[in-house]
Amino acid sequence: MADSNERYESMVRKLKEHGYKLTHQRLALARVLSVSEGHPDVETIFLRLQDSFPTMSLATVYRNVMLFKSFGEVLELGFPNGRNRFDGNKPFPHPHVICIRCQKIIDPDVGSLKDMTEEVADITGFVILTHRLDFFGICSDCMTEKV
Amino acid sequence: MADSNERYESMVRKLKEHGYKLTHQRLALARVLSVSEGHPDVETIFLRLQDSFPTMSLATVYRNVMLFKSFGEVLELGFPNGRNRFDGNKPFPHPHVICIRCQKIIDPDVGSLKDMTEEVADITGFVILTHRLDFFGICSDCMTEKV
DNA sequence: GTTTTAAATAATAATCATTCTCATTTACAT
DNA sequence: ATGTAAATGAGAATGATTATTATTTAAAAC
Ligand SMILES: [Mn+2]
Ligand SMILES: [Mn+2]
Ligand SMILES: [Zn+2]
Ligand SMILES: [Zn+2]
Repeated sequence: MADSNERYESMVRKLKEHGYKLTHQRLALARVLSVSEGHPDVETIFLRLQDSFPTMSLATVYRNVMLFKSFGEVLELGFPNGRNRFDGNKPFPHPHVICIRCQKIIDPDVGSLKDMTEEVADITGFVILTHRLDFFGICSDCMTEKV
Repeated sequence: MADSNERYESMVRKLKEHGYKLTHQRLALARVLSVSEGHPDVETIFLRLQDSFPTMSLATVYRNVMLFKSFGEVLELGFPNGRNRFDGNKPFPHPHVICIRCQKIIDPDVGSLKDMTEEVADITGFVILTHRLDFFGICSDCMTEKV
């Protein structure tokens, strides 16, 4: 994964560059996102911030995660059911492998989709801006689970 | 695209095989799904059924689209914002190209992901059951649009 | 350091696609 | 034709996300 200090500094830099205030809540969120490894959802992020900010609002987490996303500092993985998940380590499109039992999401080390993206653009006439590739299955932990 | 009569017959066969009643609503829905080409959402399907079934409930559309999905007769494309879309022609995982302006969704003719799926299974230890690949961009119609 | 003020936050209401509930209706086996 | 479990229609409930607004605060100006 990316160096978390680098990621943190990058997020703070973006706040400054765009003229946003460096609130305690934002800096703490940047820290949580930069060290996050398991693609947390807002609830998980919210709970991690509870220690340092017992009065923090869930809306503040939503607002600022989306703010960091608008800077390209976090990747949002939207899901139609269940909560959206966030990747603060690799804030660019990349494949994910999702366990349908325990909801674990990991980043596999596989080749990119550059070739297929170009092929799709050629065939369809679309200007392709981004993509999303998810593999759904059952992780080895869940496979060996009894019951 | 697939032959719509074949698709329709396949859907009706699945209803019979699984012992579900052949209600007028289900048969009409099977017809709409089998001829659908633009990945309609439930609202669109609902409106198309209004002509023949003015009293039909939206819940019935949801219920039975999910029933056909459980038979593997329709592919659901879930979206975290906006409505889910359905493909009754190719009810198996395949790539999609989505226009972020007009929400058009098309099926591009590209090679499969079989190789990458195997690679991911090897690397992660997951048992991969399905996948989802979306390319997001702007279609040529929207690109040439003024304003 | 104090003051000023636009931006940010906390709390909570609103949204909206989807699912659930239940009274009524219907497919279909007998 | 009748009986019965399944299906439908109508509308309430759900739940993640977004919007609203009064209060607080970061940081610029003095
Ligand atoms: Mn990731
Ligand atoms: Mn399709
Ligand atoms: Zn698992
Ligand atoms: Zn378009």
